[in-house]
Amino acid sequence: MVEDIVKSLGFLCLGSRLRRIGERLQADTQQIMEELGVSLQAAQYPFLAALDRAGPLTVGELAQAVGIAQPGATRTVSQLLEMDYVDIRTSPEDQRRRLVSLTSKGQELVDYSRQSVWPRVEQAVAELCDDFSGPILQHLANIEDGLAAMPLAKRANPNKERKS
Amino acid sequence: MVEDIVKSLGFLCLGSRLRRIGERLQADTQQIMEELGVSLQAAQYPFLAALDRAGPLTVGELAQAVGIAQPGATRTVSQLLEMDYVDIRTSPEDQRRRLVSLTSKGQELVDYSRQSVWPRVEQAVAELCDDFSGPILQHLANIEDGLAAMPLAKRANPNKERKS
DNA sequence: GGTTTTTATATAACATGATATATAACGTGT
DNA sequence: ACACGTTATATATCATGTTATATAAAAACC
Repeated sequence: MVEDIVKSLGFLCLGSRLRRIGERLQADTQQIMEELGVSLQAAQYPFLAALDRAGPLTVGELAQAVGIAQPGATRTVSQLLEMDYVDIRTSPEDQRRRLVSLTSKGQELVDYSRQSVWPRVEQAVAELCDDFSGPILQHLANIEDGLAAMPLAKRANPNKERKS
Repeated sequence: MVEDIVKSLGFLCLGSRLRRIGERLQADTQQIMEELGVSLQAAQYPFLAALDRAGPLTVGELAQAVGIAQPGATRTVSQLLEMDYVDIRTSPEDQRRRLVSLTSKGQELVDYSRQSVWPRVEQAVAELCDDFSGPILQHLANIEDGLAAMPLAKRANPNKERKS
């Protein structure tokens, strides 16, 4: 058996590690979804949830809402459009904006998911995390807030005041 | 300003969230590396570290060591070979195995990195994480151990004993 | 009011993970 | 010893993120 170097290196490889854990969680979530008959990628769920919660949103607002870059949102929206879960119309006041909203099929999927899928996933993840004491979500929030306040590159820089 | 739905959904979107945090960390690490003149992708570092620590390794052992699937290891090894950081030779006892080892250029990069790059990255990440009390690494270890012991799909399943 | 800058979205190319499958070498069982 | 199963690696394709850049609409500025 070979040593897990990413684990051994600890903080040095935290990025790789979070990423691989996240991929694992998404893949497992995907499996739960398939077992419950939802034909959707796990990464597309947050888009539907955001639309359900916040009404019609533009592509850019969706990108913000799910926390990814705009081109990723454009792509996912196209896929959801293709699958007929969302509807797109150009904003009348500003023809650059494209307003994305749930179709009735999309709303049905959300309703079903909220009832049958999400509680199960949430419970499973919570069970996975809750065994141990400290609140991991607080940790992650702190990490994200910390990154927003000062990127690693700045933290790594000896003279922290002025940077490129 | 739009609500961060992934953050709001908490455990439900933990996968997406870890992934995006990991990507952010990797990107920031990449920037630190560039500032220090290292022409390497952040994700390739664990491979060099593993080789440095555990001597020549096969492709499969490397995949295990860095915690990814074998095709990913094959690709990264090819890239490192291209950049002349590693050397590959077929194992004499078993011609299926390909033994990967650091070249002198690779070893130099590791030595330089251990001295100048890794401590900085590690310190930056540790500073990012250490402000708050609980040990996040323990959390992540628990998450990974927990996933290994029982995948989410099983945890989500009402009758947990027997599953597909 | 026409030119320039900004903003919103789309597209292209890449990074890095995954799975599924092909191929070739090894080992085994009759 | 040969057929067959196993194992190690490679290849193909996909998922999902990124950055850089193109395009078109809106806003701002003489």
